[in-house]
Amino acid sequence: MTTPELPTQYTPADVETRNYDRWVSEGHFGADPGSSREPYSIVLPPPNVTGVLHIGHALDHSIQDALTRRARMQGRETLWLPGMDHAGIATQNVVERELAKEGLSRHDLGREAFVERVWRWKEESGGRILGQMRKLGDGVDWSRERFTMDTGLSRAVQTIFKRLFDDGLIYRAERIINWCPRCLTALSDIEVEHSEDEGELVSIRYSDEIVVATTRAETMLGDTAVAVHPSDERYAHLIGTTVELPLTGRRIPVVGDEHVDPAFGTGAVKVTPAHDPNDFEIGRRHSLPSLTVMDERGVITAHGPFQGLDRFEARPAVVAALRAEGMIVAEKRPYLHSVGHCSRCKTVVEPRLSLQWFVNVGPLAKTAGDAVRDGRTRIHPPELAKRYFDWVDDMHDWCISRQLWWGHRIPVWYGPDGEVVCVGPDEEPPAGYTQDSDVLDTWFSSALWPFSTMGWPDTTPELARFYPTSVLVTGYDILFFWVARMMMFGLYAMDGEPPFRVVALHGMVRDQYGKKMSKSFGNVVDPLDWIERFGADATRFTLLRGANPGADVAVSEEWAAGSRNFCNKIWNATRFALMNGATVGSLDGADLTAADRWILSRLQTVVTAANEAFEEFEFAKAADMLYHFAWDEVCDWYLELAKIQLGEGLDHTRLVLGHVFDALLRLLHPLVPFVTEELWRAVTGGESIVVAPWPVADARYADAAAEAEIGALQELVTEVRRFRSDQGLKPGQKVAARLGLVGTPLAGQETAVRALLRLTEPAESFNATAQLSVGDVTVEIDTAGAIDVVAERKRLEKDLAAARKEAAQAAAKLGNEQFMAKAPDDVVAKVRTRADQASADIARLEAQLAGLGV
RNA sequence: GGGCGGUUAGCUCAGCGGUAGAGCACUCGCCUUACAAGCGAGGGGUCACUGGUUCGAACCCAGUACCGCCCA
Repeated sequence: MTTPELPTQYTPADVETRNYDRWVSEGHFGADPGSSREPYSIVLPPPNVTGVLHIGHALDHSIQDALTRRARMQGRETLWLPGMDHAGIATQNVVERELAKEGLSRHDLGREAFVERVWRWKEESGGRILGQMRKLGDGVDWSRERFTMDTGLSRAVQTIFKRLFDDGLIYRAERIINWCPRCLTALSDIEVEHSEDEGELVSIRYSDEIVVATTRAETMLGDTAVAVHPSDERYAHLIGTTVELPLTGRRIPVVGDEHVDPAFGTGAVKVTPAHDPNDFEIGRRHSLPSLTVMDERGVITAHGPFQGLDRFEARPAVVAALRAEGMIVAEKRPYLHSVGHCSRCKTVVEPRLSLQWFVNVGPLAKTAGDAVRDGRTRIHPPELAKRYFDWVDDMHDWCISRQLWWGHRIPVWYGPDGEVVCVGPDEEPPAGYTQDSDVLDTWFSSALWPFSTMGWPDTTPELARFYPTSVLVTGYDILFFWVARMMMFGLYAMDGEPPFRVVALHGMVRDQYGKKMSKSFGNVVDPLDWIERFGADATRFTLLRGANPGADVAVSEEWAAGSRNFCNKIWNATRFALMNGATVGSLDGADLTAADRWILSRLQTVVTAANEAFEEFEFAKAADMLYHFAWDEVCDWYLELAKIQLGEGLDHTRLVLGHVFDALLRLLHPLVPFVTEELWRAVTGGESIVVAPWPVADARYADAAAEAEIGALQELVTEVRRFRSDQGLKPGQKVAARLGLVGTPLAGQETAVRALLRLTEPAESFNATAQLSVGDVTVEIDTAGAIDVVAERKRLEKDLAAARKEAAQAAAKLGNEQFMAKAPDDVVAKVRTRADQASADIARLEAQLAGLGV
């Protein structure tokens, strides 16, 4: 084998794109439903078509890539299916903004032309994230890329809508919904973000005896009652009477309602059924009229002086008018309270009474909860399952209609005489009927993702092979809504088969101080920036190394640099192995040294431990373990020992190097795919590590004796190095020493000890100026001059103090009758050993100190 | 208001009943022919607090304080 010319530094840019393109063109990521291999499948949580790759995606994708790469190496037929959702509101907003620059609104174009324009935008500018995924190294099956607005997926949407409709699980009703006065559409509960905002709390006198408090004073224009608790003694006598609503002159009734909290505020509440969900319920219970006083833009429509004012202008105006009439009892300002905002544009959401379509989630949510309760789907880590149950067991009906143009149009048609017909995918609406103008919530189609992407409603080989998917990987922050919805629809559509066997949750990516990343803080990390500066592997490794199940991941530039250093370390270590002729071949019959047997033993232990970590989604653990094995054991010790062996002409060392690096690179590949591919091909001459077999622990290599021997060697070397360092001996400086290795476990390691410690053979003039002992081994050193007595004394005294403390602790335990009686034998034996060791150390150190003189 | 989680080295986090760990940061010495994106050595912690269980607690239990997240 020719010695490859590898540069002394790993340059990610030189290998990433080249290898990725080859992986794709060689078809390594393609999944074959006809294969007889055991399947492993993941659907990518579809990013938004308007989105770009952020650090949270990078974490989510790195995990999925690690899982699928390992599964593929394990010989499983692996599908990782990519795609995007159409992001109704966000996409429509983007295109509307574009139109606005041309001085146009979507109404100028008309619905059909507008939708066409959105499609054009999607083709030209949408899905930037897909290109960015390639940079990260995502091993997805691009031939199966899907989009929620595709023909096939749209057919799935229409199919399930029809089924739900026919089953009575979809209905249309006039309800209070979350309304965005800017996007001009209904929102579901999960599209509303709550924050603690400063507002005002105004107490208004409605009569001599009744004062109500509100943060939305302008809604009083639409009040149709005052409610009190029926058993509230203060107000009981007023129930059934009426009061005059200030500013309007309207008389409204006082009603008794169980849901009023008598302890909150004055115990009396104003009731605005058309503008508040709780009031709506009160209104229903008491047959109150609903008075809408605002239009869809949040402008007051109620006749009178406030008509035409925006809700936020009307609020102070109403308060001022009330104050002028002496109706204001108290004003608290600022008043912190929870305010809902549109998750897309941050506009304050207005509860609004309107006619919308809903999914009756009751029965669906029940099955979604049961699937986790009975173990068909496992939530990992398990402590997060409670959150899932909390959500699923108390879910409100889901408002699915949106007053948008971009999306799946509701397949319901209305006849001239009020007929309502739901039209299935292959059906024609009756002539003369008109279609509902609303579209469906984007989540409605995303909820079908695990099976619509595989061809549902048709019976396809993909569904047969890859559904249910093996695992869903996503952040705990969307567990309760997106996951729950996929569970509901998957169970419904797929005869009780849940969409995933496991839901593996990760946390959110935070900065190095554990702070949430946000633009206003200026602490946002752009993964593409990191990929460019540190490499995709380093970016991924940084994220995975912090990824403990369900926990947030803190990252910083320093850590990314550390990961880059690690990649570089692997690069150079492999480069060294190659320069020394590392070869992959059979080790049978090789005359392995203790060092060889040690690293092979450690390797098989690490394979087992890494597998356990991967199985439990313990990416941080797997990454950390491999990092330390690679750096501390392979690089720091084995390579140094291998240098010595090679110097001695032990040619089999090349086979051990080949064996170890072949396995190590394969173990690391799911975490750092690019650098490992480049190096593995060089080491093995193989086609691609992507399809190389996953390492299997080989118990034949378990070798406790070798581990003990090399462990003792490490201990001795470290101790002597410490002495050298304390004595100010330069690392490269050769020093004469006499080794007492005979009869110790290190009897065969003299060459290694001398080489690692730069200890030369004692000459005739040898004059030991210091003596060290580690275990049974003694090392006499001639420092060629007076040793630094102060430094040596300090070193010995420190060790002595530690030994004395150790001895005292052990003695205390051994002198404790209760301990001796109740502690298990192995623990007692361990303490006894410690005590013996400590007293031996004390004796030795005291003698050495005495020998130092004063 | 309800629920969940956290509090371990300067920072971020492992450890979850038997001698306190890692990465980064820090100190000292080194261009020792794979790597200065490196090598060697080192310093640094009453494991939030108070009680309890136990021969033994960072770890189990109870309470307190503070922080974070979700829901209302």
